[in-house]
Amino acid sequence: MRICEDGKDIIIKDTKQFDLTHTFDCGQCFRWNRQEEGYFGVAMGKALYITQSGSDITLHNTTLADYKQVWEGYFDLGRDYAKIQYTLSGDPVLSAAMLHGSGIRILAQDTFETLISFIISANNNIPRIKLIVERLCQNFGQPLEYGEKYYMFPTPERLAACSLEDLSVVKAGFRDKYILDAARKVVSGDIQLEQLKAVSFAKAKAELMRIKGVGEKVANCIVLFGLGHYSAFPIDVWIKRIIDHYYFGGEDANCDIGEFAKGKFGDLGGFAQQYLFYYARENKVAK
DNA sequence: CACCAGGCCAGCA
DNA sequence: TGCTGGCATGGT
Repeated sequence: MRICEDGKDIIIKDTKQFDLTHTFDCGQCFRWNRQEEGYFGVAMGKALYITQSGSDITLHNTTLADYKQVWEGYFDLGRDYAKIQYTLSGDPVLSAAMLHGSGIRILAQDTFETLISFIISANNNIPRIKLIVERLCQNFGQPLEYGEKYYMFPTPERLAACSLEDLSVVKAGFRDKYILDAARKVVSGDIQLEQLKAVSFAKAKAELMRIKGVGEKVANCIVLFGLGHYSAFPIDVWIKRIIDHYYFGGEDANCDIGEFAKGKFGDLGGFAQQYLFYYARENKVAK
């Protein structure tokens, strides 16, 4: 892998295990959308159009400084995914899932955005989660000029200043009060998000679960996608289905699936979970 | 008209 | 501690 500057573009040549489609469509993020030949998104306060041609990835209209400061970390380019895949390939189910989702990278997303996005995800479907997140940004996020006008994800301060009535425009349903509780706990310092990167996986999860609307599953998503705790293994309906289907002959696993995953995947649980989730959804594993 | 969607909370044994 | 109904909204 090597970095080249080409006018206003940054080209990452000869990337390994990096596929934009699988990375953006595996369900971990909500603000990247297919546009023309590539994907357009707003993340970490910046807009980006990104394309892929074979193993070359082009970040359009950006700078080397932004690449180093933002995108290299965001796309997890310092990690050896070949090594992860090799370790997980001892499991035949994971082997199939990794073949299908080759090139998935776990994005290092903004913690607050991840917190609010996965609160919205509860008992919801992905297209509508994306709509609600966009409405949050358009109504309360700072505008960003990139050809047209786009919007950053709102700050904790801006959301904490909202009333339930203010928030009603995003149509988050019963989750609106949870969004406010989260924003207010962050602004007051009751929950210190940045510090949760340095504490243990269990401690970070326990802290997040003090927020209304953050239960076991949502907390696991936040620590995995927004805090870099890669041993987290979020269990949702799709993971439950695929574990039952492939490891328990289609019967109810009838055990703690979290413990089961911990024993099987160890501290690579988060990576395993993303491959399995994507595999289950794309193959529409039956209930 | 039901039922479902990356679940969670409150109330109850 | 473990279970269940209800929950806002929009799509099928």
